[in-house]
Amino acid sequence: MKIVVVEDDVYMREELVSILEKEQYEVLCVTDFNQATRDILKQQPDLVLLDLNLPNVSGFEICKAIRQKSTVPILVLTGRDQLKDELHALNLGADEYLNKPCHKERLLIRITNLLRRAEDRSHFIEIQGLRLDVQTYTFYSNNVSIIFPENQGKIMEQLMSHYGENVTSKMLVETLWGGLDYIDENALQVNMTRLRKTISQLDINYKITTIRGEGYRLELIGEMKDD
Amino acid sequence: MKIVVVEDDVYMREELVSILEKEQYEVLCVTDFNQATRDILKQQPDLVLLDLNLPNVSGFEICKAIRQKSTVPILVLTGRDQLKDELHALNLGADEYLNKPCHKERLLIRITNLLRRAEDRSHFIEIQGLRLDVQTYTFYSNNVSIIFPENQGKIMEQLMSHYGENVTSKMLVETLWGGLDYIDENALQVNMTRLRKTISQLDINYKITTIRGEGYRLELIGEMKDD
DNA sequence: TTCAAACCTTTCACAAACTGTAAGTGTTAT
DNA sequence: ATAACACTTACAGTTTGTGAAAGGTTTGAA
Repeated sequence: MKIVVVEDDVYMREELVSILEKEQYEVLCVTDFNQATRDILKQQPDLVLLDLNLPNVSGFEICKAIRQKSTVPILVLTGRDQLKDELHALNLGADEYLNKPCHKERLLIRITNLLRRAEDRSHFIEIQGLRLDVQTYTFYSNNVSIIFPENQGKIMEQLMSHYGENVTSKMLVETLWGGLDYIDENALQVNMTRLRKTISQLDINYKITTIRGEGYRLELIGEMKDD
Repeated sequence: MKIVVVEDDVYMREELVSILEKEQYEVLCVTDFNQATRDILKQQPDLVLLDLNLPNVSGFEICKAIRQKSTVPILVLTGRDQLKDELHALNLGADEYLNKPCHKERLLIRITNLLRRAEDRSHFIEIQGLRLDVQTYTFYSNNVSIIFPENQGKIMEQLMSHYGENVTSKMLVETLWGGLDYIDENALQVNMTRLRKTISQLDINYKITTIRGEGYRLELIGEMKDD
């Protein structure tokens, strides 16, 4: 399991690394706090250990930015013991908030719990309000679950995992029929129609938009495309 | 949302009730601590707020007993600020551990988080290591998910939700074919064979045992029946 | 306005999966 | 041994997902 540590104090950081490595975690530290969010996400960690008091940048901002892009568990470990900081962090998507100094065991059991909880979600790809099991193409939203047929599920998987971007028809054809003999792009259109119909019966806020000559994208209803 | 409060100190209890009711929660208090576990579960609460220091009985025992029977979120709120108590409670299945005195907001946000997290699991019925979505009959175990055909899913639902007890053939026939015209009990046997085959391909620790003349039960492999 | 390219929708027939029936085989308790 | 109960397998009917085909609609440039 890979943990990214974001902490400016060298002494504290080394101690954390030592504690975590003793528990067999793979530990990486981020020290360029200006690009912290990017660097953290690039590592694809299983958990983020985040200090709030960083030079120049706000830990809150990092927390918020990570949560917008990922569902990785965030454990905030900080010297600030103000209640309002704690509430703020939790509201921004932190999963756990601990004050320094913190007993080793207390930290470790929280980490264990967060990781276990995250494992329960490892089947899924999630975007706000939507959740898709990519093994079975079971789809969860609004306390309702349905099963997508394989093709619709594969399309949805692409659209969700590239949320915010365009997904080209070429990419989709490749994903659905791989190296198979040539299949008419009409087949994709048929499946797209079917998927749209399935989605429209679900009470959700997203729709599939066509980008003429390009492909498709998943969008929040009401949202405008911007590239 | 229904919250059960387990707290012996009258003053504290009333304050908790007041805080929670102000947030529109439905609050129930358990005051007979000897039967606490039974009473709590009977209420089918959405969350349990548990003190550890109770007269006669151990809060730890209650925590453990609840967790064995249910996945309801347990928030331990206690005056004991010993690290080992905290670790113990969390290991017994508590989801959150807060020390008294505790700010109102701190408590409320933790409750909110626990409830939100629990809602994610509301599709499912769970027993140790197994999880079944009863809407789609998608089944999760060992980081693998598969979809049960409807009949197999319904049988599994009964077996899991009555884990530890026998499920009669009559009950199963009723569940699968309801008030329909008479259907041969052989149909159930066929589906049972199919379910057993499905399960055996899944690397799990459970098997379906026949209780001759009675019905079926789900058992841990290696476990002996005892009634 | 016109027109062609791009995209969408509906229908059809084939294939795969799920189902109950039936018939035959095991198993258990007396 | 035997009768009641439980299990298994094969089979055919039904349902569901699929791509092909054909025709309709939208888009955007001339």
